[in-house]
Amino acid sequence: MAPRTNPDARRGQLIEAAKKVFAQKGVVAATVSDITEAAGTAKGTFYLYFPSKEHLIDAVAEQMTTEMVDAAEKALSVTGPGPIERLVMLLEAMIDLAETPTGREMIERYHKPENRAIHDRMAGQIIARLVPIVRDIIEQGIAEKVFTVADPDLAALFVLGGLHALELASGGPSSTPSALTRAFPFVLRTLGYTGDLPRLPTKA
Amino acid sequence: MAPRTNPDARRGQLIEAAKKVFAQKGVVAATVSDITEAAGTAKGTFYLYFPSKEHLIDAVAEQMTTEMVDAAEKALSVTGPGPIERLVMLLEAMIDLAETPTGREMIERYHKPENRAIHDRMAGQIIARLVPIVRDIIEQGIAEKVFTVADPDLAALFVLGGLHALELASGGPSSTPSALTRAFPFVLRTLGYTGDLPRLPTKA
Amino acid sequence: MAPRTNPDARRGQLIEAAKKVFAQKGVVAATVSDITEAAGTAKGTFYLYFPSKEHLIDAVAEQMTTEMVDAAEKALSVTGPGPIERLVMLLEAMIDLAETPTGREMIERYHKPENRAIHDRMAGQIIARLVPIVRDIIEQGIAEKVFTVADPDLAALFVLGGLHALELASGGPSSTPSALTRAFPFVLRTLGYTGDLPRLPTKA
Amino acid sequence: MAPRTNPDARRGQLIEAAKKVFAQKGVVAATVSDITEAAGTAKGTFYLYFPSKEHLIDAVAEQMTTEMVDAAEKALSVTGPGPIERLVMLLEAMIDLAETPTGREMIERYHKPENRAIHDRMAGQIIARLVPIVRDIIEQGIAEKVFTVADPDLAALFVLGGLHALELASGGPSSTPSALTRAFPFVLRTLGYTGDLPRLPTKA
DNA sequence: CATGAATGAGTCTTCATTCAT
DNA sequence: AATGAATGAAGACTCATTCAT
Repeated sequence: MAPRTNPDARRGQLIEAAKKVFAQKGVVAATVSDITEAAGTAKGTFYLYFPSKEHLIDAVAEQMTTEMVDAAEKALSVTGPGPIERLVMLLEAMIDLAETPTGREMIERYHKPENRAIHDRMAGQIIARLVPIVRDIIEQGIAEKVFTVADPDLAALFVLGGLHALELASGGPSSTPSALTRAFPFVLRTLGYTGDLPRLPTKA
Repeated sequence: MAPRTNPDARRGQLIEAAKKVFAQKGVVAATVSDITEAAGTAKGTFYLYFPSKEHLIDAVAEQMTTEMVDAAEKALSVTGPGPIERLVMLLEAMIDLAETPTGREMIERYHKPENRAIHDRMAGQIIARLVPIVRDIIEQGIAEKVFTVADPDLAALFVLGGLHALELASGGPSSTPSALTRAFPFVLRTLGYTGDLPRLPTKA
Repeated sequence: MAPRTNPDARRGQLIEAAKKVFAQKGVVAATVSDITEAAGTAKGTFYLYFPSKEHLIDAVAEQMTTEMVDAAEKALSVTGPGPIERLVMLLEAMIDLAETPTGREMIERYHKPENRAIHDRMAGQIIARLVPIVRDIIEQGIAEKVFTVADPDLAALFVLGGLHALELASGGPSSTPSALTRAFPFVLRTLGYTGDLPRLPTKA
Repeated sequence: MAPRTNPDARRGQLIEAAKKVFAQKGVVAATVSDITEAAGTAKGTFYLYFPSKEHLIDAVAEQMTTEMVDAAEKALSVTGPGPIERLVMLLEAMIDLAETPTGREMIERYHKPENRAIHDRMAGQIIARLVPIVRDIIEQGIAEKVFTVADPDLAALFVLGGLHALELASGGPSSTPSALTRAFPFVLRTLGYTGDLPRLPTKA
């Protein structure tokens, strides 16, 4: 029997293993055996932590969104850059997630009609956590006189909602990055920005 | 028995059906039954035209590369645009392919070590067909005095080889578009271009 | 590959094998492997004829009810015995089914709340086929002056409905035979019989 | 840790829980988890009291036979009824057991060839405990001049052995009650009874 | 004594592939 | 050529059993 790892750690262990295997073989082709093997546990153990492979996939998705939001938060907490640069950083963080192999499969998965509910729930969580960040950026922009916005909170919600809608409308992950990129001018205009367009994240 | 379609058409029929099903369910999740059903043939018929599902996947990949090259050729045959624009168009055509859902799965698939052989063969075919096109562009550039190249054919091969290497080095489809985009300045420099960088295809 | 048995026969082959295995190991303990092995087919073949083990169980149940009704019909078609005797024969046929090992497990199975729908459907079929038989018996009884009934058809339905209700109320297969037996006097009284109670089917 | 129930009571607690679960889900479908949950203990605790699920089943069987014999003893100890009535009561007690859902599954179980040994052992125990009871009845019958038997003890053994044989010969639990019922006249004849047949336990 | 996390053999089910028709 | 019934390897999931705490 295994050394009875910290009861809490096991779950993360399996998720981590899953992310590796997913990236390697794809979400569909990855077997539960592959994952438990990579995690160093028995197959049965898997079902102590997840009721099904489907749930594991959801957990990975959730973990990835959390990671993304965390990364975004961390990047943005750096003082120094102006609001435009921070917005670009935010966009880049979002795109980064969408460009991970697993990330793309996830998006594709959640774009299928039968998973709409989950998609919306995930998006909801992301937006909820991003709103304060965006509001913060907007407030900085107002202070620096580059943005003109009456209600920063409302504007943040509006902007994120708009991006979400764009993402939803896009036919799948392939167009997600470009949709986000193309939406950037709209975002700036929404915030009352009148200067030149910044260098877009050409990386994606 | 089926209406005995043109013996040659059957194959294409199956490939076409496969592309649809692949786009919808993913390459792994698509079953041979799905495909034959979509093609309107019996399951057994499939194996008259393809020795295995794996071979079908290869055929689809090949067909897609052909399509891409054809599209590129057609786009580039239009007279009018200058050599830089035509190069951008070429890059865009390549990226377009990489951004198709199936296209990405294909690339991902062929990036796995065990499929290296096929990948190289495919890339070889693409390069072989692209060389004349690129040489043509280079020659146009030379005529218009924007490029300075001694051996256009060699330059074409070198440039495509460089792009291929970059694509190979990238860890998967997610980074493929960006790799291509980032390589563009190198391409121009290789051809002796000294002007400003053109607007990159921000779409991807 | 197998000699491609008559496409229709395969299903019956599997049902027959299932009945044997069910009787031997019980419905739950019987594995699909057991059944296909007994039927002499591959495991996969099973799923060409039944979408799931659950459906096979239903099919066996249906086949058994049909068998029972057929047996009852045949037995009752014999001329000679009076109506009371024929009623007893009918009861015996019903009890016979309930007393088969598989029969009892089936009843038990369909007595569980989640299978109520199937139970009712099965019972409905049985009743539908039994009504004409019972009506026939009743009409004979009327002719022989042992029964006094205005509407034989209605009486048949009523009697069978009553038996069904009793069976339903019983907590499971164990009490089914006894419930049927105890209900017999009620049946006779319903039909206006005033003579002595006949020898009950002591067999069960 | 549990409130540390009386160390001895735990076993009975588990057996009792098992009987409930067995009656509800069947012996095969019942899981050890179901049982420990119903008993309010941890899964591991189960194996402190039983080496395997198989042994638990045996224990339940044994407990049930004991219950039956106890019930029979108690019923028969009541003074008043004549020997015939008491014999009927005995038969009824035996049938009652056989008609319990779990009872039938148990019988079915022990009728399978591989469990013959256990079956014989159980039957032996039952017979051993029943012999004195039956002898008692026989002696009462002799005193009341309804039976004519030289060696009551031998007759009791013979009679129970005969019933056992009949039960064994029957193909499973379904025919057990009827076998017992049909054997009753033999029993009476064995004991030298010449009167009318008593009302049989029509209940089963 | 008691616990419940861990294990892996075994079950149902799917699907790529074969082959008699 | 075309068909689709038959096959069996492989995958998701269950559960009796073990053992570190």
